Amino acid sequence: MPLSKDQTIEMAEMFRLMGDSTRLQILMACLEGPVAVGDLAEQTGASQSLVSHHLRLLRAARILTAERRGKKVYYAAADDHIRSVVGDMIDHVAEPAEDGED
Amino acid sequence: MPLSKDQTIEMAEMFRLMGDSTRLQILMACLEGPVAVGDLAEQTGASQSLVSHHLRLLRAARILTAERRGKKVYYAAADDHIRSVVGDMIDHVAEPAEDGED
DNA sequence: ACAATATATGAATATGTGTTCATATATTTG
DNA sequence: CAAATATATGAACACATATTCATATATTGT
Repeated sequence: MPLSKDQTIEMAEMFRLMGDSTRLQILMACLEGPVAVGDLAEQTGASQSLVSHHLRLLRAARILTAERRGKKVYYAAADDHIRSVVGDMIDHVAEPAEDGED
Repeated sequence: MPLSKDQTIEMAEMFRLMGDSTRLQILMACLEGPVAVGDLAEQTGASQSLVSHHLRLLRAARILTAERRGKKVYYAAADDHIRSVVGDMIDHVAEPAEDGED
């Protein structure tokens, strides 16, 4: 087995966190650069409270990093692996359906 | 917005499906080549019924493809995007913790 | 047709979780 | 300090879902 049990669980937890559309919208909004919480709420259409709850989870899992500047807190993608994961999935979803399925 | 709302939801659903450790184990076992259901149950330690339930979801989401050969049914990763997504996440998890976090 | 093996399915349940609402904390400005 | 803005947190709930158990379906061999 190339991966430990704990690592597999850790992976699953990260995927699970990306597996909510609100959270994924937040994550994708943070891919290109730091975004403030209020802007995330506006962009996603979710309440400030909900966004904050989700941000806490994403931050705890080290998917996002937080940085305070004055009153605002800016969140950004933690690293390039996260960006790659999301990027590959975008490619997958954007790809037209293939023949011979089912 | 580079991605439609529906596509974002579709992405989230795929991530959610990868976000269960049993399902992720199943998926990872299928990355390198077709594996029969019984072997997946044995490898993951999950019951045959549970594996079958999960396979149905993974197959419905086109994350895995199924092929019957005699009595056995073999499941394999749908395409290279799936493999890349998982691979990037493996890299992320395998990477040592970075400084300056929290 | 029958037995044996392999996989799929349906119901039931216990647990997890996304969301809302109210409220608390932090930061800047008057 | 007080007011205003920005973010975080806790409780409560409605809903989703992972798992188990029993059973059904499919395939091959006798």
